[in-house]
Amino acid sequence: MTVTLSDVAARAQVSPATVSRVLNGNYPVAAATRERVLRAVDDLDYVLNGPASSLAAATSDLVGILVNDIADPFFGIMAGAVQSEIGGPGGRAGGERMAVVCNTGGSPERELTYLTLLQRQRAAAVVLTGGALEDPAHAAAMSAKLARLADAGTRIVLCGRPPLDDSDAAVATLTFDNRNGGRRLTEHLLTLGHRRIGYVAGPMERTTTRHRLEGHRDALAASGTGTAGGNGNADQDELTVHGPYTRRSGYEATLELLRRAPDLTAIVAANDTVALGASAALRERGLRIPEDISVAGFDDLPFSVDAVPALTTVRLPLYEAGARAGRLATGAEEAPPGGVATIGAELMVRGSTAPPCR
Amino acid sequence: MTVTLSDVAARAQVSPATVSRVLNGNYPVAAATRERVLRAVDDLDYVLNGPASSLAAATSDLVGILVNDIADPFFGIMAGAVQSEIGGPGGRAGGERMAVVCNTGGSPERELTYLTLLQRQRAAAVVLTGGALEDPAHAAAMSAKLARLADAGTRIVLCGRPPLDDSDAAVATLTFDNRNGGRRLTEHLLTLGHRRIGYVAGPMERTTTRHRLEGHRDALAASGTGTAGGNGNADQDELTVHGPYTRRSGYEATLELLRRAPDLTAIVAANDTVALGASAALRERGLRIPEDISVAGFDDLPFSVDAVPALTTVRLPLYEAGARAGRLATGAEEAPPGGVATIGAELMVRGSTAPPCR
DNA sequence: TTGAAAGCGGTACCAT
DNA sequence: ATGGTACCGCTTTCAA
Repeated sequence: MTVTLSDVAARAQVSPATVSRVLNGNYPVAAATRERVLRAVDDLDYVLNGPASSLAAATSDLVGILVNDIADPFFGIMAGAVQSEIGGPGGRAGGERMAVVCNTGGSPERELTYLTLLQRQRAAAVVLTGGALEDPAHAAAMSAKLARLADAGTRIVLCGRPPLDDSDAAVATLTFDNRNGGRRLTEHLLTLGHRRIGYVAGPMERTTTRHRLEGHRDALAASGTGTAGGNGNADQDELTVHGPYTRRSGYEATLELLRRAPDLTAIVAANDTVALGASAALRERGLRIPEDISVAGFDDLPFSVDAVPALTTVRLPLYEAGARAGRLATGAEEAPPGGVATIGAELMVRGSTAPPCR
Repeated sequence: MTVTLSDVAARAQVSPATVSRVLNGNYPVAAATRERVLRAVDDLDYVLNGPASSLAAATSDLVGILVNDIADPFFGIMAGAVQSEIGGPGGRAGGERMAVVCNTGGSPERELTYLTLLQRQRAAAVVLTGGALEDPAHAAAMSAKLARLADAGTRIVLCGRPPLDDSDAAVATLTFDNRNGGRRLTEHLLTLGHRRIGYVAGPMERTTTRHRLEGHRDALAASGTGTAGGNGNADQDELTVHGPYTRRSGYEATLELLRRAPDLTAIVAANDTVALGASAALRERGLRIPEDISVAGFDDLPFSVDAVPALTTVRLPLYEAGARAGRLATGAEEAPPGGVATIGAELMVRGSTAPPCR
C-alpha cells in the first residue's frame, strides 16, 4: 500500500542502505547512484516514515515551542521568530526541522503534559516562552521534567522567564528585565508629577506579574510616594488589582480602581492588552487619555499605539528574543555565559502624560 | 540507559504485551496486574517512546494546524479553539492527542513542506486555516498532497477557506462567507450616503482577498455607483490598493489612496489589522474618524474597537469555527452534507459613519 | 562506494 | 487474562 524505502531501493536497483544515505545526505554516494535513487523517490512519490526514522536514529527533528496564550500576539511574535530561526520548512532544501507551537493556556498541567508529549517524541529542543508559574510544587516538577529531557539530549531554552532555580540541567535562559521596565515606567510617571497611580497587575503567582509589580513598587518606595503616610503598603495594595492578561480584566480592574480611588491620575497596566481594556473603561466613563488620566502599558504590541496614541509602554524586543531562542535551540548560537542572558526593557514614551491640574 | 517497555515488564513481572495493554487501556487487564504495572512505570519513571509506538501502530496522535501568520490573532484565536477542542493535554487523563501549530508565513512552499512533514509523522489530522493561495499550480499540488494524506488515513479539515475544487479526497470544509460580508459592509456605507469609497485589499491571489473585494464591487455595481460614468471599473481600480494583511500595508495604502482621490469619504480595509494602519495614516493627516472619513474593517478582532471606536466591521466567528474544525478533525462531529459548510459573516455597526457634508 | 543484517521500542495477533 | 513473537520502516555498523 504505502511506499517504503525498500520499494525505492528496488526500483533504483540499490540497497535500502544506499537509499537511506542518499536521503540523509550525510554519507558519500556516487553521483550517478544518487540520481537514480532520487528519480525513484520521485517516481514512487515516496515519503519518509518519520516515526520509523526517529526510532532507528533515536532522535527527531521536532522542536516544541510552549506558549501561554496563542491568541496573544506577545507569544505569536516570539513563536514566529523562533520558528523562522529554526529554519523549519523554507529554510534549507528539503525541509527538516519541524517547529511546533503548543498552547498551554497558562495551565500548569498542560505545560507538564506537553513536555511529556515532547519527551515521548524525543524532541530535539523545547523552547518555553513567557512568564512562569511560581507555585513551588509545579516549579519542582518542571525542573525535574526539564532535567530528564535535557539529559535525554533535548535542548532546553527559556525565553522570557527567569532561570530555573535548582537547575543542574543545561538550560539556556533569556530573561526579560521586567522589574527594571516596571520601575522605569513608574519613575517616568512620578517625574511627570503623578502621585496617585493605580496598578492593574497580571495573574497571581506569575513571574512576570511579580517582577513588574515589584519594579513599580520599588519606584514608588524610592520616591517616598505611598509610604509617607506610614501605611504605604496598605495604600499600594488598595491601588493594585490582579487579573488575567486580558482586555476584559483591564476593563473590570479599572472600574474597580476608579471606585476605590476616584482621585487617580494614572493607571499602569500589566501589559498592553490589559491597557486596552483599561482605556475602554476610562472612555466609557467619559475620561480622556491623557488629559484626565494617563495610561501606561507593557510589551509594546503593534496595535497598542493605535488603540491609545498616548500610551507609554515598555518595549520588550520580542522578535529578537525569539530569534535568539531559536538559535539557541538549534545550537546555532552558543549559550550565554552562566546560561543566562538578561534582555533589557526599553521605555517608550509617547507624548506627555502629565497629570491634570486639579 | 533509557527505560524501555521491557524494563517495566520485567519489574512488574509481566510480559511486554501486558504493559502495552495497560498503557493503552484498550484491552482487559486484571486490576491487580494493572496496579503492579503502573507502579513499575512510576518507579522507573518510564516514558513511552512515541516514534516506536507510532511505527508499530502505524498511526500517531499528532494533529497539525497550519496558519498563515502566527502573530496575527485572527489565526491565534482559531488555532486556540482547534487545540482546546482537540483535547490535547488537559483533555482526558494522560494526555494523548498533540495539537501543533505550524506557521507557514503565507509561503506556498512552506505550506507544502509542512504537509510533507506531517505526512512523515503520519499525522492523525491536519487543519488548514485562513485564505488559500489561488495560483493554479500550487492549488493542484495542494490537492494532490491532501489527497495522499487523506487516503493515508489523515483527516483533513479546511477552516476559513473555500473547498478544494478538484477534490476527490474526503475533506471537510468550513468556509467563511467573505463575499457576502464584503457586500454587506459596502452596502451599509452606500446606504449612509458614501459614494467615493477607497478599498485597501489584501495580497493578490488569495481567496479572502478576492472574495471580499468581489463583495465590495458587487455592492457598488448593484447601486450603480462607480459605473455611472461608463468607466466604472477603471474608477474602482483606481480606488483599490493591494498589500499584505499588515498594519504597515494599511498605512501605506491609505496614503496612496488619499493621493489618488482626496475626495474619499470612506475607506474599507481588507481586515482589522489593515484598518488599524489606515486609521493611523488618517490620524497623521489630521483626518478624524468618522467625522472626516469613515473606516471599515473585517474580522472584528478584539482590539479593533479600542483602536477605532467607530470602526464598522464584519464579524467572523473565529473561535466557533476553530472549535468546529477541531471536532471535525477528531471525528467528534460528522462532516457537513457535501463536505462543505458556509459560515455566515455578521455586520457589526458601531455608530453612524455617514459621510461629511461638503 | 555499496550491501547485508542487526537492531531501535512497541503493537497486536495467535496461543494458552 | 496473559505470554510469545513476528513484524513496523529505517539507520548504522561491519564487510566486501
